[in-house]
Amino acid sequence: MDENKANKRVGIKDIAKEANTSIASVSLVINGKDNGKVADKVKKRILEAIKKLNYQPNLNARTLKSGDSVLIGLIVPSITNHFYPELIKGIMQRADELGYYIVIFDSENDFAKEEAYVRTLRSISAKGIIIAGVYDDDGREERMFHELKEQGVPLLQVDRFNPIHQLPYVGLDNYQASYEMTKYLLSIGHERIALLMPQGKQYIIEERRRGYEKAMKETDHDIEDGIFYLDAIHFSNLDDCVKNIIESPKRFTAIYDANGDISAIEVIKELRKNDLIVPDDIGVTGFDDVYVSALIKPALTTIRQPKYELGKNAMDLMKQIIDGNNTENMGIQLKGQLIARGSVSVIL
Amino acid sequence: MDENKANKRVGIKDIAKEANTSIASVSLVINGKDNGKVADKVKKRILEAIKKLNYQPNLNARTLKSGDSVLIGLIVPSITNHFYPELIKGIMQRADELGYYIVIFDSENDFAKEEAYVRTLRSISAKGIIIAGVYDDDGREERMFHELKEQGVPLLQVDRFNPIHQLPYVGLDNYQASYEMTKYLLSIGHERIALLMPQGKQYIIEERRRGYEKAMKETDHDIEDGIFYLDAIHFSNLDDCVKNIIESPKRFTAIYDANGDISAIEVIKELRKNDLIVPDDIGVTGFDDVYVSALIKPALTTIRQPKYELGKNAMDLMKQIIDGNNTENMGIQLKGQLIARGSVSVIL
DNA sequence: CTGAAAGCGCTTACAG
DNA sequence: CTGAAAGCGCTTACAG
Repeated sequence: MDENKANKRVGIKDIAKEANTSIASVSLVINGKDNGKVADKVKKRILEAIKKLNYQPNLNARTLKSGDSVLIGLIVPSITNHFYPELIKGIMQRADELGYYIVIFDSENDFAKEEAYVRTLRSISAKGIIIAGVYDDDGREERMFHELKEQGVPLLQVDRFNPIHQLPYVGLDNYQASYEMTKYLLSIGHERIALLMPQGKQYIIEERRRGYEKAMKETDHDIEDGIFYLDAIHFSNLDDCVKNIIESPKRFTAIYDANGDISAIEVIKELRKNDLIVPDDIGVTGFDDVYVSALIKPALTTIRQPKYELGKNAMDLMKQIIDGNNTENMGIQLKGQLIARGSVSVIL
Repeated sequence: MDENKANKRVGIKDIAKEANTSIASVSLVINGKDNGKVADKVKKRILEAIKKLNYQPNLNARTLKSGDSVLIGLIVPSITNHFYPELIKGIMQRADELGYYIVIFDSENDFAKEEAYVRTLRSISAKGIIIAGVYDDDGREERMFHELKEQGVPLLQVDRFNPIHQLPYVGLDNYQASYEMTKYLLSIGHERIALLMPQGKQYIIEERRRGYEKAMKETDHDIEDGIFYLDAIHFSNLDDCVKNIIESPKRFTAIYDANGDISAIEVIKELRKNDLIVPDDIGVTGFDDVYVSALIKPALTTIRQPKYELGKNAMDLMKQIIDGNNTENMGIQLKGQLIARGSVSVIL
């Protein structure tokens, strides 16, 4: 079976022969590096030959020789997380415009996989790596990031960033968004607000906690025993969290799930199992604003993340890094938007 | 700025020097092609050197020389379509196990883009291409597919297939699934069922129509004027479609939206705008079973597509094609599963 | 302005 | 069993 063997592809050599010139001139023309270096007549012949023979450059050869690749690596923790496809689309579309293409990986929130994929990306000489990191407490990820930086690999954190890494990033202003959500809940009369957080020590999650605390404290509200920690990946302790919240002597009137909308929807389901009605008995708000959030009953009050914009900005910044512009300590934080819907009611 | 310049990477040459042997032996060991050709002692030294110097093979060089790439191209019509992320995950996970990685593209249902991406994939010598094609009426896509086949590029259709292309594919048994959906509706008392279809001439959609017609005809039900065509991408004429259905003298009791669940949800919204209650006044069923389908009220009755399995099977078949096994006319059709929920009620 | 030549890091016959 | 050498398709100084 040699059916899979590609017909001999036309190369720069064939173009040179067809156009009756040297391969050097052909290369120059292809790469637009002929500023008067190639005679117009010759250039025209080359262009015609390229069209005639339907020439496609061999990018492996180009990358091997010049070190320049058109491939950008993208590692996300879970492509089926409703948050990512739109962000990925933003990255892809901008990448396409800039002449780059995306090699995509799903780390499944597993650092070992993330690390292996980074290695793969180095093997294919990817021009840069964009990472939405795993939950990581023990500093291995940070060490890997810095190793990459030292090796001169353009690296960018997206969504899951931490400024402490001293690496460029694109993400949300989680502090501000969370502050606004909490202020909103307070403004419609909720005084005892439970904050549900993913377990682990992600910076962006800590920022959400800080925003909540700021809003609560500056209005003299008690936050003691108000924070609950959820297994954000498998929701394995979600029933316990909900139980602890509804049985708390604090008598919470609202749950702000900083873990995201899908998580908030699961919380609503669990509340129903406990015969509690949302929003009448207790309010629930989320984070992200995914497609389903507006469709469920009651529709979910949440923070909208500009997912597509996040992706677009990420690729733009990656381009800056690749071009060697000074991106030292450069971080972009986009604003979230409060979307008030029906999952939390107004208390007099 | 030469910060982006990678430190000189360690190559096969460095390993040879470190292990005090030739680069040929190193290459043999790396590729597992040393069957007693390399002395155990030497092999051990090579392995140690690889570990010590943290060697990563340059896959561009390997691909250039041997023609073997680890990259598989994947082109989907819309990554934000709720159907695809899980399918992509299936492909990615299986690819990873097989030592391949995915370069992903979103054609945005635009054939010109699809074609450009195929060209890019050829440029990077991708080992194979998996495509969920665009809606395409004029045969350009089919022509491109055959050109690729002639050129010996491993090619596979996923989800959006058409057996007429004589190309391997992995998709759903749409005929059977649609037949079952229609039979189900008939079995619970619906006699006048409107079929909502995407415009265009996709094979898989035609199959859904065939399944519907078979079920209707074999139970002597009228299908005249029962089919409505929707702009499946932008839903631009969805209001008209719904209007035509509810104002039809046929007095339909159910709408089977073969365009998918997201479309069916939009139909439900539109019915509500017309003060019609689902399922009491009219039933609605969908296709795909995405995450949101179970969450809305009423929960959507639909056909579950095994998305992850579709992806996994696709990558498995791609591997067969790459390996040069006989895949002539090989198509895999997985079964859909009827999921009865509350969006259509039982009629006596 | 053009052409011959080196070399990117590999793989793979081939000679010893 | 090992090593020297050609060559994959490019890019890029460099000589003319």
